[in-house]
Amino acid sequence: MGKVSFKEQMRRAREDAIVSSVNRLLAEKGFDAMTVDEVAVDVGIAKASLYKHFDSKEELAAAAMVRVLEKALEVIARLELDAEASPLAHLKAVARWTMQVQLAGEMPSLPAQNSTLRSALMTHKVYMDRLMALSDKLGAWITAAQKAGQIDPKLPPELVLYTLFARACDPVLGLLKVGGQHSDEQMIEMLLSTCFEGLAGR
Amino acid sequence: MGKVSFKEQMRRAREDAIVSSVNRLLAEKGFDAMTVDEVAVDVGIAKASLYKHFDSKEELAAAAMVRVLEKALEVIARLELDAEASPLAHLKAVARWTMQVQLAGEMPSLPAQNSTLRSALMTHKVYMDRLMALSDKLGAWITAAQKAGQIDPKLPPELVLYTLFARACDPVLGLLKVGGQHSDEQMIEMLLSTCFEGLAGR
DNA sequence: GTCTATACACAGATAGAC
DNA sequence: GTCTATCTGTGTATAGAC
Repeated sequence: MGKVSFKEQMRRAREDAIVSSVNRLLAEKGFDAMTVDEVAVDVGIAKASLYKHFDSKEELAAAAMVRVLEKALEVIARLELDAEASPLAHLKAVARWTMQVQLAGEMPSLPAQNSTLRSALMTHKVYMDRLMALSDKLGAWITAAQKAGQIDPKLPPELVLYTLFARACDPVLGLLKVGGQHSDEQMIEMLLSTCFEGLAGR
Repeated sequence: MGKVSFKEQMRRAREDAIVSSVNRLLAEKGFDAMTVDEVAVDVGIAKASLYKHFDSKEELAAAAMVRVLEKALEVIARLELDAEASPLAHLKAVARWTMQVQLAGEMPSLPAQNSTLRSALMTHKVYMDRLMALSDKLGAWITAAQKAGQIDPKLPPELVLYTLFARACDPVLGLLKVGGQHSDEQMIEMLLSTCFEGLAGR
């Protein structure tokens, strides 16, 4: 705790800039298509310098994923302060936030298919820790919402959790955006509707 | 249409075997992670022989995508014979089929993010033709279902179309499967429910 | 058209000077 | 820690014999 040296502050700022670049490139092209050279150029430092901060490309990606998860946990922490809102309202607010991040081009897509990244993340302590924390928070809201009948009680809670994660990197938003027919807010409201109320509506 | 020579039959069988391997590998690892060497080994021929059939890795992937689209069109053609069923029932049947293909490990994931494959597909005449045909068929059912109030009329038809395409490669199914808690049929029914009736149920 | 062998490019990672 | 220069592996694609 307490103070950090000036050098340490500089190091953190540099690493933050790196993670920001990685985050954006990851959102734009995905892990496989992203190259470490690109990251270096984007950050404005030499590739070798990158490797002084992060041991591998997988570590770079993991750092970006961890940052997104921590931002999500911050969003949740803020929502928890509002004891008035229902669990369902909380879940919708989180989903809305993930879509905003996606529209901003800052949502690194999850490694759905088997890849070197996936196995690297599964053994990444910090990443798994944040992922579990996030799952616990959301899981509590999900079961509460099911008890209140706001979420279909017949659905397994994991299914609801997975669905929310999947909507955070749903390609539908990107497809709608290139169409250019709707405002960001309209698109988000429509996707929230299809996610929670379904295509059939009510 | 006349006979085809024996040689031509052999060529088609060989190409079909290639496309099958590509299709499975594409579903398993995605375009970037799949290597042409793997395909060659899987088919059991030399890599150079592959290139006698297909000019590039992108062409390989396109052939697999085209075949999936054509299978989907066949499914639709069969459904069209049943004039009794509602447009919504037809749409659900197509969605159910895509999920079955996915569970069988035979659904090549769409190139959501910008990649060399995406631009290659956009200029691939046959692929685009089949994609348009499929979109037209589904689009007709979608607007009919909206007119009948079976699909929310407030949703733009493209949104419904994109959502159905996206559910065909939704990672949720894969996540549920590794959980191993449910049968294939149960998982499909649950996903259909969340897709059409939403997480909130009714 | 199938094979073996190879060209070519590029990406991840490192060496070593400053 | 930052840089330039380089190593090394690997993946796409091709040459050329059969």
